[in-house]
Amino acid sequence: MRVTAEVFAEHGFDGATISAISKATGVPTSTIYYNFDGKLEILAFLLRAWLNRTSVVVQEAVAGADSAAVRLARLIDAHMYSMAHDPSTFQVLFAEQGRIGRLPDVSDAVQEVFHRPLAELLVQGAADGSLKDVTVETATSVIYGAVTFSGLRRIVTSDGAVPAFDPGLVSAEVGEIVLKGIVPE
Amino acid sequence: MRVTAEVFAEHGFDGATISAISKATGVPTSTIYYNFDGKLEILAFLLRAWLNRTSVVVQEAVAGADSAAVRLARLIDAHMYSMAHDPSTFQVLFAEQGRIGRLPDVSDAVQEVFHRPLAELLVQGAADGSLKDVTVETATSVIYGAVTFSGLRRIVTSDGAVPAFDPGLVSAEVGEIVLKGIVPE
Amino acid sequence: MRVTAEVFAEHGFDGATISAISKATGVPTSTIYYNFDGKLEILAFLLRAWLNRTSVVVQEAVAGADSAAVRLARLIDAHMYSMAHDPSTFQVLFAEQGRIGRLPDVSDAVQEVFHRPLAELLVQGAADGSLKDVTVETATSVIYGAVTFSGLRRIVTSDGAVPAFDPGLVSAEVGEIVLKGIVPE
Amino acid sequence: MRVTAEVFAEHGFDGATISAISKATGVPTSTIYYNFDGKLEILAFLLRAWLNRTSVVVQEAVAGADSAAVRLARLIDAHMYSMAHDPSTFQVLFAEQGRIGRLPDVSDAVQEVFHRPLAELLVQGAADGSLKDVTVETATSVIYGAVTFSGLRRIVTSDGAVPAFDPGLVSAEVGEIVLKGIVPE
DNA sequence: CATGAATGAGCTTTCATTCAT
DNA sequence: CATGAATGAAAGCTCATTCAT
Repeated sequence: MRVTAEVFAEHGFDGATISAISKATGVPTSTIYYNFDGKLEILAFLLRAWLNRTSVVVQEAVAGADSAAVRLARLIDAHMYSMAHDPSTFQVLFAEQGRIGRLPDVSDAVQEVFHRPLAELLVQGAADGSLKDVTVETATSVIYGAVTFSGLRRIVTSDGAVPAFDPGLVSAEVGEIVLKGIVPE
Repeated sequence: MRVTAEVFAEHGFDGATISAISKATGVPTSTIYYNFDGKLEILAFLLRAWLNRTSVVVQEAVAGADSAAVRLARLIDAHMYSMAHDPSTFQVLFAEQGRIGRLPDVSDAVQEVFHRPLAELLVQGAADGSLKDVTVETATSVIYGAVTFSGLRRIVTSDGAVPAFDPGLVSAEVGEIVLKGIVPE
Repeated sequence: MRVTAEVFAEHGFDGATISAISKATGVPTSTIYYNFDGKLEILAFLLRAWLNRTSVVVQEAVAGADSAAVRLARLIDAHMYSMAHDPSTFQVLFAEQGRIGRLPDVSDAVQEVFHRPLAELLVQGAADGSLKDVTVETATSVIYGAVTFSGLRRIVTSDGAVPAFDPGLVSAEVGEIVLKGIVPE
Repeated sequence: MRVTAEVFAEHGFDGATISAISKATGVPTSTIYYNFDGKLEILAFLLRAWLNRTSVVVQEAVAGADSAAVRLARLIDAHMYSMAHDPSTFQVLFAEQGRIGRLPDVSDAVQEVFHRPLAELLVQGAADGSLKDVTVETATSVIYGAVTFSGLRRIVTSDGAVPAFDPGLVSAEVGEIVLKGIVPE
């Protein structure tokens, strides 16, 4: 149901009418309602699936015996990769943050997938000396924001085009800045 | 018309009905339509006003003879201050990026207010040696994303509470990370 | 809004679609919704108006210094007259008893208009000797049922025909039976 | 299929969805449609069965060599007993009179079971002198209305409660009033 | 200049009914 | 013989917008 994600991404949750989804997918609205308990559940289903897939990738990235700094770079790469892989769904996840607050399980999954691994890495980095001892909350926002935004801009810009963008390249640049800053030593 | 911004921020553009705005402001819907050419124009008016105000603050921040790095720190502070000062409008600006694309003047103003000053500073920093010679597009996204997200999270978290958050404190932390990174030298 | 009552009477509450009412009255559905807070409120409005009108007639009938038996005959006549005068609304009142239970003010008005005057008359009749000392609850049901049914059958039978039926004639016959029974003395 | 009658009684014909019946009975909707030719046929089946059962009871009541007055008292008792015995189905029969008009066989059966025996008894009573020579049509309505209403009120009031009400007691009271009136001799 | 009243268009959702298996 | 899956049709309701006053 990738095209459903696209409809949501293009029009937003409210703007995405069921009949638009119906037209885009070829599935009658009544069949949609036969399978989902309302519009919100369609959104929830989409996001849950994406979060499950992403969770796996992220967990692989942060695992291992490497220093926290190295694993942080891998995490950034995993984020970027997930965004690039299914841009529409990520856009929706991002745009509908308000509504997601009212879907406890999705909300929890977002914490689990994005914020907790980042926070843990920051704590571990302070312990193993590979990262500075920064305010975790701020640093989490900074990194998540930096990655998300860099990716999002590429996604929106490359509006449906096939190659979209190379997540590896972008994440390398983002990682470089986040880890080492932009002031020369 | 701050309460209008709040209605838009709370419900999103589609979710914010004219009659909700009417109820919140006490102005009858027909009077709203007497003053604005449709719902989209209300949004545009709101954003234009905010962007005008913000434009001034930003221009002051990037002016002066200091090094690009110093002025970048000031720019970050100015962004954060603007967000904190009128959180609802910023939320709307942020959430309705898609729709704003179809309002050329607002879209241009966003470029002018946020992205151009940032990009210029990066170029100047590479020239005066106070900043590394990074890919401008990526760095712009990274910085804008880092600042925006850090602020946004505080705004959403402090949901209407009086003190909201101290923009100076947060922007200092964000600036530190963005400029110097989180890996110890 | 007599034609609205007719639509309700003919199709029942559920069967009477808003668009049928719209078509029958020439008022667009959105205008109906501008004036009423939903389908149930339309019904409630109709019934309230009818009950108000009927209340006056009934109160006149039971007033006066005559014996309870005489006033009971007048009450029966008043009931019958009210039914004949606006048959559609009475049919609706009758058919939608279940739903009316959930409209407390209408429900109370029905008690007030129909059942209380009857019960009072029965008690007074036992006191002044003009009526037997029967179980009030049963007698109330019997009389109300007898009158209602006799009228309703005529209404339904004379389905829209102009003369409908002569309420005075029918109520006289009904009164005769209820008061004196059908067994010869 | 008593629970089906309950669903119809509780929600009315339109309000009773097939899926509600399905849920209440445990029979899948498609199986219901395999056995019945549509929703109306389910109703018809229910009512036919009830009318068949009631027909027997009524015929026993009016048979015999007793005077018409005595047999009328027995008929009233039989009506009341039938109502009390399967209150839900009677409620449906009563509430859906309009729709039943469009089911000729059910409509005829109602005439046969309720109105014809009553009318015959009234004629016979006039002949054997045990009943007054009243207008048959009115008297039929009065008696049917009195019995039905007295029973219905108890049914609705005793909303699912186990003992419901004692039909013999109520029918005795109703019979007393109908036969001898409420004015003392 | 301001607004109460009105409405066309369209949305989410439900439901009786069908049909391949 | 029975049913899970599917759907066409339509219902109640909302909302941006207009306009006579």
